[in-house]
Amino acid sequence: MLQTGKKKLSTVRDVAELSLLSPATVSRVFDLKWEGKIKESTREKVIEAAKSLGYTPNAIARSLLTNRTNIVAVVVGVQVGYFYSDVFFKLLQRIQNSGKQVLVFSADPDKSVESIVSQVHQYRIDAMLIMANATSTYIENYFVEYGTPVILFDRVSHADGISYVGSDNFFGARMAADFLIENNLRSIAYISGDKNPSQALGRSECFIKQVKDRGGQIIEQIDGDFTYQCGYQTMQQLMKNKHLNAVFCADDTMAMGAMDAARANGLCVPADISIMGFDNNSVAGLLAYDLTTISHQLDLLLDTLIELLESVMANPHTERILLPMELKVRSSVKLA
Amino acid sequence: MLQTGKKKLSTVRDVAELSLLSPATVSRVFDLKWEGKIKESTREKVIEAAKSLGYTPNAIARSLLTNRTNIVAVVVGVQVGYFYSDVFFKLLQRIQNSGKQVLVFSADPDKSVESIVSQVHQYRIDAMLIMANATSTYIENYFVEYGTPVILFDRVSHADGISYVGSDNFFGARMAADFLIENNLRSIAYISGDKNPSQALGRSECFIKQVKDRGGQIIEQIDGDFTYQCGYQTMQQLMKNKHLNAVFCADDTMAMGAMDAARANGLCVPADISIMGFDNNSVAGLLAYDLTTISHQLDLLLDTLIELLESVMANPHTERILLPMELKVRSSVKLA
DNA sequence: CATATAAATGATAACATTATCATTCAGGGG
DNA sequence: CCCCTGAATGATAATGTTATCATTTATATG
Repeated sequence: MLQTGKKKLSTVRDVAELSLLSPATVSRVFDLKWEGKIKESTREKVIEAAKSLGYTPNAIARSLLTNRTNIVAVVVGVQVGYFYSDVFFKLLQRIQNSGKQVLVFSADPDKSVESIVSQVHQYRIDAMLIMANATSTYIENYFVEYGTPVILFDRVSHADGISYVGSDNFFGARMAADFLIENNLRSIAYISGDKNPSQALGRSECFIKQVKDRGGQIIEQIDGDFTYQCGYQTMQQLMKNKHLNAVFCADDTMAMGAMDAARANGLCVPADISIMGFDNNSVAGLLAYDLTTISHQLDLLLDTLIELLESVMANPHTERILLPMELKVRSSVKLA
Repeated sequence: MLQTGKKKLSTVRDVAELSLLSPATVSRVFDLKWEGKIKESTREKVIEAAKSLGYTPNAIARSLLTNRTNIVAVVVGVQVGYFYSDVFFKLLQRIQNSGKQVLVFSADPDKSVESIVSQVHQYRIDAMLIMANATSTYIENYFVEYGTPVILFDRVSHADGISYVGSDNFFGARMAADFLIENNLRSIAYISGDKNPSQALGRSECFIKQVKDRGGQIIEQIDGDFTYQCGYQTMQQLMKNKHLNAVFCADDTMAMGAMDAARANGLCVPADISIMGFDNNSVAGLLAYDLTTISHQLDLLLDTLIELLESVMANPHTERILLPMELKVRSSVKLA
């Protein structure tokens, strides 16, 4: 709105008047539900009148009556990394292709969760998609109370009414362990991620257990925070240990930092040390890193997410989906 | 909305009834304009009643009457690169901190521009921010007609009513040329970007002219498309030319591709060949690339953009702002 | 051709809020 | 005590659309 310009916005009434039809009929012409149920001749009259008046339906007014805004809220974290950024923009396109709009919210940690909830709720969105790292369960439960579908991306929750789609991190972590061990890399350091996300926790335990089960050794385990700097600095410490064969990082970005630190200290990857990441973000695939990693099946993930979104919006229910991950072998791990 | 859950959404009426006040008063309590003009005792009554009913104002209904949605539309391109992705998420936070919401639209090229305009317009947004690469002037002019402020990010338009904020690409391009020449790199190849964006065109000409003016030589000029693959492949061709000192790319992503191609063919950067980028995206700064580049003053750019947004929303007018860029010296160019 | 049935259109009210104007109320000066 | 002023609150209408029900028009049936 903020309509200070020349043209006055016209309404159904104006179109009705010009086309000598009723507002109701005009409204129906712009309503998908009535597709085909309107005489072609009247349809044309309306369309023509609308065109000449520059009429566009007012979604705001429509929402007030239908109780549907056609808006999906997407909540992202403060620090959106390479992987999530990719996901976000791809998702955006798909959601839009399914005829819905996306209202984005940043889960700024210095804003209270309540204030975000309240902001989101004011717009009476139709569904909520959470891809933020640090989300309290408060935000989720709030929406469940009102029956607004909530879907988590790449994190799990067993709360009633919360659906999620994500990759099977446990499976992925085990796959990483297996791959290292099978290539005779038995002295391993592990840089974990932030402990907040509901998934990452198990990721660590799974990896460590699997390494031990298969006769490997976790020489060191460091708590990281999913940043490049963290990977870099941690690696500088780790390199003092001469027995180290491989470093597994809880995400690619830390792995990139680790790799750069190793190289900066004259080590050769993978000849001197193997480095493995997690996610398969868009940078990991570039030749300068060429990182061996555990990859999400991104397209499948997105397809599934969109399908779930449609389905919970049409008929509220909860669904919990974990998809398998894939080993992406590149050159950062020395093969046996 | 999509309100299928337990709680019934309560309205001003419900709150009014419970607090024994009128709907008008309740409304005013939630309206910033009336701050302080309400007796503290009544304010408390309303707040308490609202809390106990779980009332949240309905922004939809409010917008219908006030003609303000408090929503800013942000249009992004189909392929959002590293730089724009950064910009987007940082912008998102700032817009939100100023109390507005962000509705995102993807300028999908297989959708007609009209269809995007129509979608955006249905929501009667308060302002529009365009950061898409391929935008016809249609979309801009449409909004100008209705008086909805339009701001372009990092592209220019001299159409009336269109404001913009961006970096001075001409200045940046000249700076790049100067830097190369001053370091005795006189045989230069140039990989340009997509010709669509209103800025990039002049960027090329400026760079080429400056190189020539200062006694350098453009050995080859190739039309690129801002992708890593393009940079990579183009570089493979360019390397056949043994006289080449340096390659300047119209953005960092192509430069990264070029660098990887050079290294893949055994060349050493910068000893054998210098490579320079444009933008200073977040990947360019990572050690594996450590790309010398022409950098936007990102924070200043964003601050300016937000300020402009506020100002055109408060009082519609057009402003055109170009900020200087900065040379970011890293290790991908051989110093004299 | 009358009547039943279906298809298309119209009239009215409702959605949740706020702009506008009207009213009430308290307190102060005469 | 009256009148005035200004602050606080209330009543009513309006925003642009669609749900609902009513009506008209067209189509088919006997």
